[in-house]
Amino acid sequence: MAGIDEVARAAGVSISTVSYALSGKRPVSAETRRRIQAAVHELGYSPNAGARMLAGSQTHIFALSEPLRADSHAPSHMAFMHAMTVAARRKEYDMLLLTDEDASAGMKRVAASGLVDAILVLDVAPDDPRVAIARASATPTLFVGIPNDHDDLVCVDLDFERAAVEAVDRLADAGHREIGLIGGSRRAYEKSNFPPRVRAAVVARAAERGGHARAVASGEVVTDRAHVRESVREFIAAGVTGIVLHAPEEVLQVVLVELAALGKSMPGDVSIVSVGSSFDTDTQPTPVDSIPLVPQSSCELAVDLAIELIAGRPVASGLHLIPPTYLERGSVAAAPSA
Amino acid sequence: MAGIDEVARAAGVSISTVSYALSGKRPVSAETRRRIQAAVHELGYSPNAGARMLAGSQTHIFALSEPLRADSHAPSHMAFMHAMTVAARRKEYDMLLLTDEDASAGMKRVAASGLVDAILVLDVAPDDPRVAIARASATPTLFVGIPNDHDDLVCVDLDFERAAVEAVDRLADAGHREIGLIGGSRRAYEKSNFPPRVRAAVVARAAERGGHARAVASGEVVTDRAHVRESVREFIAAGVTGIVLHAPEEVLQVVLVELAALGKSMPGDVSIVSVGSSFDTDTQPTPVDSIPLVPQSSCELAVDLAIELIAGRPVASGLHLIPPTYLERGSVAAAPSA
DNA sequence: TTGAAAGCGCTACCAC
DNA sequence: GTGGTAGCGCTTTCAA
Repeated sequence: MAGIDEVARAAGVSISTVSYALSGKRPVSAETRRRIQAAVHELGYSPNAGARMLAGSQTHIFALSEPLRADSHAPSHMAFMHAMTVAARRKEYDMLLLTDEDASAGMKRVAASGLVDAILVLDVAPDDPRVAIARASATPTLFVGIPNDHDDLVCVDLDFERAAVEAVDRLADAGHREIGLIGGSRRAYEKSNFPPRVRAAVVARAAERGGHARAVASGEVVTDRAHVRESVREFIAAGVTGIVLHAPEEVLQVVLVELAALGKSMPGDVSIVSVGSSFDTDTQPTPVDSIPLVPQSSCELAVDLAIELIAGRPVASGLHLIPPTYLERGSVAAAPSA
Repeated sequence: MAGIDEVARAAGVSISTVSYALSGKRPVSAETRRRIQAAVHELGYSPNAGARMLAGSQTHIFALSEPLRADSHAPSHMAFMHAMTVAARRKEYDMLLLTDEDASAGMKRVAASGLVDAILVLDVAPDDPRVAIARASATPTLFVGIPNDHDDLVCVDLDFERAAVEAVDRLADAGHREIGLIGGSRRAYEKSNFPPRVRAAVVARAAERGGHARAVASGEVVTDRAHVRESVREFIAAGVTGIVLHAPEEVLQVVLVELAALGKSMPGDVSIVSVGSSFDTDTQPTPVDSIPLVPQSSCELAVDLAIELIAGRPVASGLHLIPPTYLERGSVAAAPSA
């Protein structure tokens, strides 16, 4: 709890020199800096957060808005929160958690009190009420996910449409013509903008590649196993040989089990590609080709953009899409010549 | 971004009166308070966080230390983080997330910079390194969970031993003599102090009640289904009619499935009580009697104690155990007369 | 390359 | 019941 004045005295310099030596905002002679750093270390000095905020008008804190819905997928959320917090710490930022039932109230509060330098918004819905708050607020706000009306917002996300195209292309390249898409729960289709876009992209690309795609959601809830199993049976009956999966890990397991039950091998009879999976398709019991949704990528980009905004540097508003990466895991093979 | 001076001017009073009206630390006439509140509302005033910290030496921020281990149970963690953040907000506190790889570094940092008023420690291990930091720090620190050496710390947790005794008593009261305990993963037994204590309590109480208990962990990992199923078969073979479960939801499902596979009904043939479950045993497909671990209870108590410590009021160090609550759901019946 | 000093926007003491 | 004002510990001009 030593103050900057004590450091200055110990180093035999003025307070301002200590401040500049630490912030690097003014050149300081090597010798002076050395003495100051020694004093800082000696006294265990750490600048007072409140004073820094007040004088510098920078808090070095981000707010993380994460409205925990009941039907949220906890592991994915944890992964994003963690990745975001780690990305922030790398840039010397701390993370304040905003989980108000009313997320908007929290955002207003931290913005109005100058508690945070920027707000990072996770789990964005198409008609997210936080969009309005962001527009009305002077505090830089960054969306990880894409609301419907986003032209003047800064949004980060995986380029799901390119990912969908890439997935279809891989299957088509291997000779698959009849393609099936298993999406997330029906609620996921309402909660986010991307499931419908992935579906549209898969269908369109399959047609472009001279094939045909049929798409289904994975049921009312993520764990609607019966619905998933039925979809798989219908796919097989219809001659589908390539499956694109855009759903959580649990659904993949059900698909694999049902294929096995039908006596179908992977990738001998059926090829599978997982798109936008936030789980590790590598450590799965059965590895599957995937175009993963990597929390670190989105979060690091979001943090970088937030820092640009805070510094007053120009940032293009609109979508900042992360190019998909295809991971081969051996679940795609040539279509059976049937 | 209006300041306190603008509020004072708008209300026609001095800034000190505004400050006192808002903090309540000095009586203010009803009429004056009314005018001030109107002005606050009008201007959308929210006191500047940095200024408040600096002048008042209270930050109104808690730190939440949550080292996300790879094997952590995401839903439970989310539940605790959420409950803690909600409990804090109820007391006008914000929550800062500490997820540094080195948890101790984060705690030191926020304590040294005066960023937070108190630190709340979750997911406490028996030999938790954060204990040493807490001892060396002047910042009030509260543990949710019990480290080995805790005499001079303030710790909050469910009274697992009483819960274990209560569970056995319920089974014994219903005539069950042979009792089986299915614990969490083997790692859980190393990571926390309570699994072994629950085990000891169950075994001891079963003996006191003239019965006998056998205990097993649920395998290397939480999802070791094969191990759980085998344990259930062994229990049945050994004449167990009452099962105490101290494990996550997934394990309960496996137990129920295996009992059904063995042709055993619940509660006709086998009675079950879940202890320390953080999931909702009520909305399960099959409801089960339980003595739940309610995150809200622990978190609200932790926040209340933290506020006492911040205010400089005396708080007993050592354990603050939450009395268990038994929820009847019809999974316990009279032991078969066999 | 360095120092002196003016605030940042509050809280809380002292006075009335 | 209310007002004036001295700091809180920094950052950042302005001067040297």
